[in-house]
Amino acid sequence: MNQLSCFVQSCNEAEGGDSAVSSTKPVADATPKTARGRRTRQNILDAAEKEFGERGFHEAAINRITESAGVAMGTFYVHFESKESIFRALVSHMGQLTRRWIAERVADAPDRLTAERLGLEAFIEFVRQHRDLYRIVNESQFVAPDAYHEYYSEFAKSYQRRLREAAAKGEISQGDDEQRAWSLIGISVFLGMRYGVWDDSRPASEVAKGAADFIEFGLKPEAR
Amino acid sequence: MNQLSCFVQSCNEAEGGDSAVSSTKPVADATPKTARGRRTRQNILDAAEKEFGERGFHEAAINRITESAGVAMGTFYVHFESKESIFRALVSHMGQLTRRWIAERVADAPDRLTAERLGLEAFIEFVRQHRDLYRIVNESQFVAPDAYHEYYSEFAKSYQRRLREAAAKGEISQGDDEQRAWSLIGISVFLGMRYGVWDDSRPASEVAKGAADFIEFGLKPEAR
DNA sequence: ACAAAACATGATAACTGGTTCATGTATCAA
DNA sequence: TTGATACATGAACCAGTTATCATGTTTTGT
Repeated sequence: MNQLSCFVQSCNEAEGGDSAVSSTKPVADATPKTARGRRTRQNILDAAEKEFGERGFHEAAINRITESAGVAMGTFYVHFESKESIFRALVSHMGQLTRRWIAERVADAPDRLTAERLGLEAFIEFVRQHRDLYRIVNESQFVAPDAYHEYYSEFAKSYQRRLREAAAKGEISQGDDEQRAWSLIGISVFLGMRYGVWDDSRPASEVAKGAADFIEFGLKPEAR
Repeated sequence: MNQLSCFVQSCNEAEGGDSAVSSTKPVADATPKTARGRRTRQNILDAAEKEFGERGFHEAAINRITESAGVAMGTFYVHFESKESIFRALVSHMGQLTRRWIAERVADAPDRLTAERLGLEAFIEFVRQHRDLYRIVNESQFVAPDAYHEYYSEFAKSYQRRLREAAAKGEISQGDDEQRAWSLIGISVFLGMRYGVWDDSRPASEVAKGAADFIEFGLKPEAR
């Protein structure tokens, strides 16, 4: 049920900025050294995902997380510096998970336009499978604005690059790729919300098909 | 500086659903009966807008709101039922303010495609002028999900209608107007965030122009 | 086997901030 | 003027939190 396996390697960058300060104090937020530690850390992470996803950052309670993880309060702070810190770890992990999932599903698309459709379909499916995590990312806008900013900037950057390449190959028109990247992200996010989170009755492929048509031809009449 | 004049008439719908229960207790959240009351209420509202906008819902403090409004803590609860209640009032007001602003700027567009461009330009300008209020709407997703849902559903509904009319007139192509409406909203919101909130160095008209091109022609090469 | 390091505990300190309420004061209708 | 209603006050209440720390237990390397 929980998709947070293979988390361990991805959590150090959270506090990465000023980590040159290697204090002699216990370094929370770092990968544990023993198997027991890793197990515990993972349990806390899983519990946190559930708690944050269900209640949101502010309503979420550390004591509920630790209880649900089957450890004592203090243990939380052995592994994480603070409530915000574990939240950031979750957000950062989400970015990777999402990108990886979409990348896989898009890998063998013959061209950019097909990739757009498959990518959107994959995204909607992903959202449906991870409503909680989707919420976490959205809420990071207020809890950890820089994490949120980075999350989408990362997306936009690679998006932009692929658009540029596709334009060079003539697969798509020329245009302002930065703007187009953000537009496409906006489309995904809102369709993901509308047809992924709020109402999952329409097949993802159908939504993706309709959107792909809009993305390809725009609103111009008689364009095809 | 503050755009919350003409607020009074719009705040009753917040608790409107089950208001048949006309208790004998002081009805907070209703329009005050005397001039003094209206003045005070407005002061609180203005202060709340600033406070919520700057700090976000959870960091915002009632005592700072009342202090900034020049009234005592208790006075807040004479006029509003709770912290969440005033927040909802603000969100609902934002919807009207935004729609009105855009509607004005789009009123005399000759066709739908032009309206799209002008509307986006107006929206970006609006966001730049009202960063605080924009933030309030976004955060409502977590504080008052139903208010958020209604906010965008309202937008989508009227958007959809206009697309349908435009398609009937042949100004734009046929398509799934619900999906297209949500896509267009997504574009606006993300461009608004990227070029309105995060970076306002590019002229709104330029952003709108680029986006309008994408909206009109899509990514298809050689379409024009 | 033994010390050192890593990990775990959980009661509680220390605090925050929304909401209440008993008690006023202003306003208005008659 | 007077009674009733509307509005205002702000100290105190209170529930709920995060984070700490002194003390244990497990694991690891030698």
